[in-house]
Amino acid sequence: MSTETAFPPGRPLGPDFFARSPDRVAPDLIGKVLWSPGVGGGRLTEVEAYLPMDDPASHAARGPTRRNVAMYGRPGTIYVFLSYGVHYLLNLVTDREGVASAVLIRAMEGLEDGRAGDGVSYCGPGRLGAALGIRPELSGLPLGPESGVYVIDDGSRPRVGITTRVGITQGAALPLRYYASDSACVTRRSAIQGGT
DNA sequence: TAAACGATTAGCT
DNA sequence: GCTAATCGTTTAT
Repeated sequence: MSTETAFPPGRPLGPDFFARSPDRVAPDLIGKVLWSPGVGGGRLTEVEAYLPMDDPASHAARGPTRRNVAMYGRPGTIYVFLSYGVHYLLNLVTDREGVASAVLIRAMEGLEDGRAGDGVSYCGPGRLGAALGIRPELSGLPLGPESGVYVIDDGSRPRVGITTRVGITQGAALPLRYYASDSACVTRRSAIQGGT
């Protein structure tokens, strides 16, 4: 991961961008630059939406708990949780405050033009979290200076594909995973064509 | 208080 | 393709 500290070109996304339903926000996140000062970043290639209603896979499906409280926060809030006791996964909270929804950030492609990152891709939510130094203390903080995590729109508009989510048992049939069609940095590519 | 369970990944067959 | 690693959260006694 690069130690580049220069802010990448483009417009940092704030609460306005995230103040929509997660299935609307998620496809728009593909191609955006996820970046942290002094750490690096990359272009998002795969995300998943977790809905506020009728989504049994959401951590908030059974109401607020100690863990998922950040999902009820303002749009643009960070939600981090420990997966399998091993990996810290990064989510971005969407929709209005009080409505529990989020987008799981699953993969990013390192930039190769020196603007951010080092050209190395991080495919898979656990790897991505480790690469960005995602910690549980970030949960509940907003994107921006407080968390040191930024999402930047640099005008890139990649073609976006839609398929089913990964690693869940309930709500597994819902098409809520969004990915960059032309990227190799997408997990479980085999699940996309056949569908099983 | 106890037990079960993951929004995963690496390593081995 | 299959499984161990690993630990905080959740759910059940």
